[in-house]
Amino acid sequence: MADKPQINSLLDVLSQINPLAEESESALIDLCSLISVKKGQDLQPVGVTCRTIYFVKQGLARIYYYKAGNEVTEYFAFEHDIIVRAESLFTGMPSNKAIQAVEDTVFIGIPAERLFAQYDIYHDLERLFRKITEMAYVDTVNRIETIQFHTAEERYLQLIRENPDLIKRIPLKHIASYLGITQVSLSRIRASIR
Amino acid sequence: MADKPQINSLLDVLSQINPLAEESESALIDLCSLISVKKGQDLQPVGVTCRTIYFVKQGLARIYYYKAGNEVTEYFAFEHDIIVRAESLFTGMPSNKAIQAVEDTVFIGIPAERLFAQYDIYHDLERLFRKITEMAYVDTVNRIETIQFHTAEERYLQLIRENPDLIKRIPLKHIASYLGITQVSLSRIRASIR
DNA sequence: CTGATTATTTAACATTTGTAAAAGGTTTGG
DNA sequence: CCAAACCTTTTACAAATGTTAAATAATCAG
Repeated sequence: MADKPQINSLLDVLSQINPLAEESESALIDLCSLISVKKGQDLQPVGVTCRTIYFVKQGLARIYYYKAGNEVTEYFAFEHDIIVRAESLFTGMPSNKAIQAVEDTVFIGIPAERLFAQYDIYHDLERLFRKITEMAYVDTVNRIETIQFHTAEERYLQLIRENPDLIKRIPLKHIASYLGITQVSLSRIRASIR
Repeated sequence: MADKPQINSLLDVLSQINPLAEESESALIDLCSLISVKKGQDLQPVGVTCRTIYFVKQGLARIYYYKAGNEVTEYFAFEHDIIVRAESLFTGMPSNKAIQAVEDTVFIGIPAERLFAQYDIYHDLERLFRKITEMAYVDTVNRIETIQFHTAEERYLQLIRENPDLIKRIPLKHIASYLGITQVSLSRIRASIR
């Protein structure tokens, strides 16, 4: 069994979700590799099919895409979050979205095809990633409710309440597009609640 | 094996997603039951934990909830769609959302706990529902993109393009809240594109 | 068939958000 | 440390959407 102490943070998080048999964990460890990306660099560019499941070991990343020439941020991943372009990974279609390191970031990458192949052998791996997908799905359903039926101000207040350090680590222009508003609009909101 | 020809439409749809061994299919069939709901009636009320996976055999249903006293429609399910309150089913928390028959509707119900228990025995059942969850997740991710970064008019045009008969079968007030706008606003959009 | 109920549209006005441009701030690399 | 690049705020105006109320239109139950 490969000794990779650098991925302990990943194993800790995963074992909380669904415990793995030793052989399954070992098979998973064999698939993992570390990738370091400098602040502002893309881990994965637009136009490529997503074939890797990433985990943020350290740092901060986002998924973004271009809408009429403007960057739109779809998702932020903090330490110990999983980051994946689901609409590409689960369909095999090229993604129009990119993954970028917002700070200097270290990712743990798991090649999806090789992982999926293990599902036939290690049932608990399939179960683990099934549960991860379910959790991500729930988050996304809840996000729709937030986006659609709260005002921009409510969404901003909720964001800084649930994730206070986000505002210190992420440029406001990214937060604005994540909230579905312009940067000007976000500035106005910030001014009005001061 | 129970003979339940009434659920063939479900089995057809599922076998397209992931084929099942005979015993697995048989175990699934044993779990299924038919539920008929009259137009306008709730299949599942607000406040109850979602413990059943439903399939629309015939008719049309929606998920809705109340926001400041107003009904908000979150999802429509047509014939052969699966309908589930994921944020409740996958967390065990009571749902603040209800499932309602928009027309007289016949559902096929699968009790979730009993299904999940079969996953340990029939691996392919877990795989099937893993894939279903992945597909639903992808749909939801794409829906966020639609909601957040298209105008209400673009969303309406997309909706009637992708689902032309929706407009004939669903009251506009439900479509309006599904699009995240007021009924007045939808009326304006409809007037402007005429 | 008909009155009652429900659904949809229209109007007038208020509020929110967007756009474009400019002015301050802050960060960063040399 | 400084200049360039980038980020954030502000301003003025435009466009989109919300709110309330009333007028039509369509549907439903008896």
